[in-house]
Amino acid sequence: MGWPSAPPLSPLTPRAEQIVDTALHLLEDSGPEALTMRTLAERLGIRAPSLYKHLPDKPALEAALIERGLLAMAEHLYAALGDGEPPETQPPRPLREGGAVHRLLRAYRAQATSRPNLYRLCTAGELPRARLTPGLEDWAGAPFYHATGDPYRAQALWSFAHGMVILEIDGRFPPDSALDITWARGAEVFSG
Amino acid sequence: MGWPSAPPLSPLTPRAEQIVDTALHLLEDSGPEALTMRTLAERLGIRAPSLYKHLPDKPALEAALIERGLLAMAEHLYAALGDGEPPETQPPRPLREGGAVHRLLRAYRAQATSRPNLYRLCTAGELPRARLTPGLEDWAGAPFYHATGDPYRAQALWSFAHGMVILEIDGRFPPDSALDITWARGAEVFSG
DNA sequence: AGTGGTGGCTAACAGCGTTAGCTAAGGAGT
DNA sequence: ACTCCTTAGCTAACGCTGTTAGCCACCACT
Repeated sequence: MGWPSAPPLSPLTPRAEQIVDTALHLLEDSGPEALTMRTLAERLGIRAPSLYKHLPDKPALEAALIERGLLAMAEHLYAALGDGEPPETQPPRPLREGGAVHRLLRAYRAQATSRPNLYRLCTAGELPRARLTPGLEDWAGAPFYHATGDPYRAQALWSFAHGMVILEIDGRFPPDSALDITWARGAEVFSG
Repeated sequence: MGWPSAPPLSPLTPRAEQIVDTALHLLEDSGPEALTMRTLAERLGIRAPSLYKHLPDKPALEAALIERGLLAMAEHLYAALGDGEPPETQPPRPLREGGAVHRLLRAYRAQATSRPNLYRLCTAGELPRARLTPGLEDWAGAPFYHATGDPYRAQALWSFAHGMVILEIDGRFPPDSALDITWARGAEVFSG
């Protein structure tokens, strides 16, 4: 019963975990340009080189942040699809699952905009796959498949959702845009 | 007759134009991390500080690149919609203009993937609106409105297209994805 | 009583964007 | 022809970034 559970994240030492946590707050509070080894260390009360006793380099720190971002997003999406809902019991699913698409999109938007800097970090540029927990990426993408029942529609829906979110976060839409309506149009279109 | 013409880009001195041109090639050939004031200067046979005689700073250089990217993309999109086609003669347009959506998406994808680094630069992060030619952004976005006839569908379609392109460029889809099919699904969905 | 690992530290390096200040070349004006 | 100003290059340097080397104090274990 229920959705597949997340693959366990690559384990970190308690101190490393604490560093990643602080980095998470630093990123969300002060933006990506503030996520600097020196200011991160300062917020921890130590000097920058000491960070390298716990993490190999900055990309490793970012990978850890990305893992946490993907995990949080996916958990949010699975919850939105319904907590105890069966994943594979309806084989190809007869489409027309309008409600699921709406709920999925609402959850995606809410989670992304609640931590925009983390979302941007998770999705900007090439994914450091080699540094990520195997299976995490697939597991985090699966809700889109469960909501559409078709891999192509799932990818298309994900693209729409990501495009909307990143353009909204980056302020690329005209300032007076009624984005709620645009989201609703997209949901309708993909529910048909 | 025909589409509205592009607003004229902010004029640059011939030498600045040459620098921007070189930067364009450097970016596309060697990626964004190679677009450095020092290596750009080196490719021009001068030293980095000399660049500041022609451009105020690096964001100004990037803004000039973005202007060129937006211009090229928009011209490509207008061409795909049909060269002499009237823009405003069909008022709200009765939807169901399937062919236009397909052509628009094909052109968008082709242009973006033909210069992926420029596309990324044009769309990553917040747009430096203050540095851009006024009207350019609206003009470049109008083809989506012309293809859908509705501002909300236009924004949704743009989001889908941008999401697809940026995820494709960044290699975020599983490596064996049949993206042609996903694009086609999206086009169908937005043509209905 | 050592002894090794852990987790701090300072000093330093290379590369980044950028500024200050100097200088050689070229054109304009008297 | 001589001066003068602008143009467009230069070197040196600053503050920032990530990162490495090497040193030292502490703490657990034998």
